[in-house]
Amino acid sequence: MYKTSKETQDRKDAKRQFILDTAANVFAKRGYHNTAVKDIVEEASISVGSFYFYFKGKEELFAELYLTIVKAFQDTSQKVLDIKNNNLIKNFTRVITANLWMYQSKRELARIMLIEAVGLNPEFEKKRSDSIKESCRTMEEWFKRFKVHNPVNIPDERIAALAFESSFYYLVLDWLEGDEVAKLTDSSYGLTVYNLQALKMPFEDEDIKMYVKEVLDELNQVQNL
Amino acid sequence: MYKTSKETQDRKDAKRQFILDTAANVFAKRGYHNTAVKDIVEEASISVGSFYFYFKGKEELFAELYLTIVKAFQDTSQKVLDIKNNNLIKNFTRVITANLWMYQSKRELARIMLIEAVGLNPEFEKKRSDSIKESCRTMEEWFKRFKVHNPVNIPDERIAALAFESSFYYLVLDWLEGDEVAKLTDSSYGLTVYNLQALKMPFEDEDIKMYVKEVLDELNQVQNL
Amino acid sequence: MYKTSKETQDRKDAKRQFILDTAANVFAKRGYHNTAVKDIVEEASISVGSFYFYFKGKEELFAELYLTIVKAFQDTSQKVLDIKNNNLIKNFTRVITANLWMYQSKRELARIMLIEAVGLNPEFEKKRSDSIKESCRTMEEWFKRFKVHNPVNIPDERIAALAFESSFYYLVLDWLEGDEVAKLTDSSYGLTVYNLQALKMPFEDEDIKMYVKEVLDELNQVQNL
Amino acid sequence: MYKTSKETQDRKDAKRQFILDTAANVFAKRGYHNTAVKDIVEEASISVGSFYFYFKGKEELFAELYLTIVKAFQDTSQKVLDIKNNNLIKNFTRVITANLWMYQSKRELARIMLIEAVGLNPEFEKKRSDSIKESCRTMEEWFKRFKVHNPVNIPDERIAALAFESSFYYLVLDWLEGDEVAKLTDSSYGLTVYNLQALKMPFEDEDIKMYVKEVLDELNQVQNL
DNA sequence: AATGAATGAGCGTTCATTCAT
DNA sequence: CATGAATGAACGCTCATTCAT
Repeated sequence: MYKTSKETQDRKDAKRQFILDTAANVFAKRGYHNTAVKDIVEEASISVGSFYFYFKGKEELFAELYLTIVKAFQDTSQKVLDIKNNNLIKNFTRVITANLWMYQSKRELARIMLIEAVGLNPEFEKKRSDSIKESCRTMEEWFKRFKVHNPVNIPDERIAALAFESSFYYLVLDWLEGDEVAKLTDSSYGLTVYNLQALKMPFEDEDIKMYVKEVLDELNQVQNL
Repeated sequence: MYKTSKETQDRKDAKRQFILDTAANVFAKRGYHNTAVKDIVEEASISVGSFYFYFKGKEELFAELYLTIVKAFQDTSQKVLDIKNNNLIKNFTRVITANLWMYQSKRELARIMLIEAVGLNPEFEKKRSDSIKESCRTMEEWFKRFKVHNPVNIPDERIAALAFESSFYYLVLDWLEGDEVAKLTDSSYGLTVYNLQALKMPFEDEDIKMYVKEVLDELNQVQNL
Repeated sequence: MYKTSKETQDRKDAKRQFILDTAANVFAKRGYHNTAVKDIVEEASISVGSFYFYFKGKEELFAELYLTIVKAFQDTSQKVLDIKNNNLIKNFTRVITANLWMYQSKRELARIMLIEAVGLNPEFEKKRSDSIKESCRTMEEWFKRFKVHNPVNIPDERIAALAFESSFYYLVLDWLEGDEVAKLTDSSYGLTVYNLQALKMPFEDEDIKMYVKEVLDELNQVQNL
Repeated sequence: MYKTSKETQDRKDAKRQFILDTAANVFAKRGYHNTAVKDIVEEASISVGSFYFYFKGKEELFAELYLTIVKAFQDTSQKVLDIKNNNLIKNFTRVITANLWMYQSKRELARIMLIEAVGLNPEFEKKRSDSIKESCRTMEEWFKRFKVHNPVNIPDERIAALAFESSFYYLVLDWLEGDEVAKLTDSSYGLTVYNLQALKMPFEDEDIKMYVKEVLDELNQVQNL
């Protein structure tokens, strides 16, 4: 019981997290299949034994990493939702912008989520598919609620949700290929307009621009704390 | 020159193609990294030596497979364009539908293109990125020409092209996960409407449905020949 | 019987020899182990089947090649011996010079004999050892005959023969490493003096130089025919 | 740093050395190309993984082995030089004898150095050529210094050095072919006389025999410690 | 005689994982 | 808790040889 003191536990947690972070960097740089456990432990300056003390194996660590990333994206989306003020256009814009901002501020994680996590093996594809489906289901609900009080035109909410969620894909891929300093959030307005129009939601250009600016300011502030 | 007769060459070509097809199936079923050359040759009932007689190696075969798939999609898109009749709405609908139809009729190839080909290694990512970029560039040109004579609203053609091209992604992914008999082309109308609206192109529901039906009939007829 | 006409047989022999020559070049350039049968047949513009029609296999061909080379060296040595004129110093000089000349004019064969044929496998080492032993035995006989009528000092003819025969080795190796135009025969005088002195045979510098010149003239003349 | 203790390091070094020794035996018995890594690890009763933990690969291990052998020969030559007593004849005899003694007491290494290391590949040939050249250069210097104060006759020191160094070759090769109990050092007197006479250095038979006996006694004593 | 497609044993090497210390 | 030596299944690939045509 001595050894499981809170202090010790904290140290363990910190080391675990450190390994996760290091692994994320290595995976992003070298790719999942080209990364050996040895690469990770060397980068983290720990022993293979330690690695296997904290994690069941390479695949398990990656799975945890992936789920953490997905959760971070979902959490950020949730956080930026202005629920009190039931402004759909505003919230829609905020979510899109927040997502782009996340990709931008966690470049390696974006790479892992969109590239390295794809096609690993059937079991992992299941995990990935589930997380995608969950996002789409959430959006589908949104769209259905949209319809009730708004003059939108969505023949099939499921298709719309799938199309909407994947509309980020090539945009982020393209950005990952390019210069690191390029601002992905600069595409926020364009992407928002594309998707708002796709739903036939009426909006004012100026509003969108304002919403984008607002949420970016908030996010950057939080980050700087 | 005994063996270089046309007949022999034809048999060689056929065998090569057979190996390619077999490999496609195995890759689709087991994934690129989980597929050993041994798996392919066993499935094709040939020897390892034969495999290496026809292909430089596993990676080269996969690359050829990938490029063939990409080309098949591009060719189909081109083929369904009704150039004489300069009806934008119609052509747009036809291209979307043809793409879905292709994914549907070449399920394994779809899986390879969208899942197995992702995150293989930097060189291959370059190939993949290039093929994506080319599709997007073509679409970007379309969008720019749209603007000239049509009441569309596209603040940024590049973003629109990227969003449009990727809008297929989750839809096909979702379909790949499900039952094989499910018809992906049933989503054609929904996806077309989503993207047409995204560009603010005015259209009639009935026209879209008709265009979808037309092109599907054409494609299925060609296939049955 | 038609087909085994002399003409046909000649054509077969010529082709066989052509393959042997081609193989010698390839072996010399790429080394025995780094040369595949495919390399030889490509260089010779024949098919693998033909190769195996004329030769039992790669190893057999190489063995034949090796024995041919050894025989060529022995024959040349025999040919330059001036038997009528029983001048030991002269004949000794002529043999040494002729050997160097052979290495020089058949550079690839030298490489094969001294480098590529070494350490292939136990059976081949036996062949090689036998050919070396034969040369040494011949020389041993010479030395024994020397002793009878000459004021030489050879405590052990076997050792002397082995030392004499191997005295060429590093010299040729060094030459093989260097420029192709360098003349190996320029070392003839030096090597002859070394070995004559080693046997304590009295000689005149000028005679040696003359003998070297003579035999080189003869050899070069024969070659030019 | 548990495992980095001196004791552990010593065990690692010992195992590494054990693998090297085992590999030397296997290479000597089966030849380089006919030896698979599997053969070595089986003989050493270790796993393939262990082999690759201690060595980069088969080729690297062999190169290390070769360089170690070459160094051992050079070191022994150096060690037997009686520098204080500037007796050329004595030192010359001691070096020749020490070399033969080395070949004799390290039979497998001799085989590796003279047979298995030959014709492996161009890079390795460079290594081998370099080590030979170094030995020859050393001997060339000796010969040049000989000339200053001695009545020797060496028209070309380079040729003499090459001839001298290679004079061991067939002698050792012949011994390697024969019975293991045969004494190679019995040829020391004969070989020394051959080379001393080749340089026209005046000497007394009895001195040579004494020098040979002396150095062999020394070497055998050291070995028995 | 000539061809070259077909074979498959065998190779060197990697790396996720274990476990004695 | 930490270490890193040890394991061995599995991989992609080569190439001497065969044989139906």
